[in-house]
Amino acid sequence: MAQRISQSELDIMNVLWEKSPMAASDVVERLDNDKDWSSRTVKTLLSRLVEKGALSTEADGRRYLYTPLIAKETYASHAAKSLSERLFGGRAAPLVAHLAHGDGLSDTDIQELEALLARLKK
Amino acid sequence: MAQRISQSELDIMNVLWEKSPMAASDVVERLDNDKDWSSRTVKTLLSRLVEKGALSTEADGRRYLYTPLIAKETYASHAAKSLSERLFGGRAAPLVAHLAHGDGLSDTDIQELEALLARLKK
DNA sequence: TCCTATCGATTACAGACGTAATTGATAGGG
DNA sequence: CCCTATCAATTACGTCTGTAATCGATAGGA
Repeated sequence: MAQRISQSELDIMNVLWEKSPMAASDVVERLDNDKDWSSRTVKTLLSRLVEKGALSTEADGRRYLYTPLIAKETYASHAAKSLSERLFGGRAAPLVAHLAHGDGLSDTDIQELEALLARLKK
Repeated sequence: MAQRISQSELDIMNVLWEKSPMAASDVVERLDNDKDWSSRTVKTLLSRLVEKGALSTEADGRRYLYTPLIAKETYASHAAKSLSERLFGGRAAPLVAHLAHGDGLSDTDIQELEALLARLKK
């Protein structure tokens, strides 16, 4: 059941969360600007994610197309919750406070958060 | 400059963030309820944290007393920001939304957040 | 004074992670 | 029809992490 996804693996997941299914070569190309990885490295990370059950494969000729099996939302919820648990006993407010520190929150963010809170109160 | 702190190491930091300085044996004792670690393991983690520059030591007879060199606030800010960057391009609102999902936010949290936002708006 | 419990230091070791290279199969161009 | 570029599979290898055990020094009790 979806073992831990490492930092580098997460970069791969982000590409596929944006658009999927994708072939390995497309993922490589997509990352070319941001990451200085050889295509071998990307392939390795893809394989590991498949092993971990985070991606599914579908044959397309002699290559594979990759699709996330874990939704970004699911992953984000776990990650956010786990962080707030390990640091603040599960309370969210301190975490947000720390995001705010260091200009983590733009005016837009603040407005979005207010809207979110308003919705949650109902 | 404060390298990366691992999950287990963070458990140690949390103990010392709560109270410091502390001797290794006190940390062991403090963790005894939560963690099933041998005292060796705790000692190893303490040493690694010292190597990493996350803890300082002060001799006390033939043992050491450990004190965090990194404030919990600093660490939390980095961790929260890094998570939101890796997942949402640095925007905080989606992260909070995901905390909310799955009962991550209590009523108290919501109130605290509202207060926080009110302060930020000024 | 001697033994033992304990301290820090050193060493261990398997699995995860970052970052690939090598190998064997094969599709597509010439 | 053969060569080359490309694919997936396998292997590599150093570092980090989790989880300790061993070693040498020593303080404190018998």
